[in-house]
Amino acid sequence: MSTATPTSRSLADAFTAKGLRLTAQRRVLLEIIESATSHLDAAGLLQLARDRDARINRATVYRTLEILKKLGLIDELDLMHLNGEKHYYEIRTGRDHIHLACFECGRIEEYESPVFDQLKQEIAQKQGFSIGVVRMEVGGRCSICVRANSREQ
Amino acid sequence: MSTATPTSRSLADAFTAKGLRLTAQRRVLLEIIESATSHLDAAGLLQLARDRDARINRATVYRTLEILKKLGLIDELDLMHLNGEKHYYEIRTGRDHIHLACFECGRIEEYESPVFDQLKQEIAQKQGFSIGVVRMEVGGRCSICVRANSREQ
DNA sequence: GCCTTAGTTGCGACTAGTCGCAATAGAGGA
DNA sequence: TCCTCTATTGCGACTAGTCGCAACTAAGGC
Repeated sequence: MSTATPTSRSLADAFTAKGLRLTAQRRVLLEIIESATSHLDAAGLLQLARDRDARINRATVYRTLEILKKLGLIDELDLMHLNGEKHYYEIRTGRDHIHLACFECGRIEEYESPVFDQLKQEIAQKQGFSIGVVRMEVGGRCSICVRANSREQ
Repeated sequence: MSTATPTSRSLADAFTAKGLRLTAQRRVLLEIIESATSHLDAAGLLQLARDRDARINRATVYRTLEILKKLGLIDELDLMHLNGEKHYYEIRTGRDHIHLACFECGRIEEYESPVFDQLKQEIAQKQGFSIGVVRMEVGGRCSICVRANSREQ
């Protein structure tokens, strides 16, 4: 959920463009991240990587994620700690979005809005803050659970 | 950084009002949290609590913070992991605010805005989401560091 | 195709936070 | 004031994430 849009076609391209080495481990990790359809956590990423190739260490997964964060190619999410302390990751594609986490059913919704864009612009202008990353998460009850509850009594 | 404003005068009052026991450990922790002037982390809170009273365990600190979060009396912050993975806590006072974390100097700024309030309202209305907690954090460079850098070359 | 070398990896030990369980101690009633 | 009962605590073991260091290997030069 952050500000610039990546310019390179693939994550691997971005790595080599920055003079970073494309090791076997990184190649696997980057492919998995690129093809992921849902929010990945580090443990899941490690598992998928090991399924595909063998020798890869937990620390390498974390270090690779760290680099991708710093390059602004992925965003790190807490998802309001719905499933404990762990973090989730998603590729930074187009526009920043807000994550809405339902404490009742666990659903995660993504939300984008011109007002959100306006808010970021305001922070940059009024506060003189040069924005690198934005993370906005909301916890509560999704529309489905709200409706279900009001029907209940 | 969240939505409802607490109604009770002190955290201890809120505990008893909810039928929660006021143990010696909780009394100490709540007092420290109430009188804190800066963002506290769990380890700092534990240390301060042990300085004041003796027997208090790490787990109790985390459990007490958990309760306060659930009651909406404190907010949990990451501060963009400026100092590693740990969390910070602040009493929920008036209006929700955004935390701006400078990656260069480590300064934390707090920012509030009608646009932020409007955004939350929009999420509730358009998405039908019942908001419990909102966390918005921005990482980048503060105005001071931006100015310093532009002057540099 | 081989050498060199600096970036990267795995390992193991560490910090932050969570959880189950038995022991303890608030708080309300007698 | 004492008793009871259940919420709460401490403990120890666990998960998630980080870090220093020695071993390894990608990538560029010959």
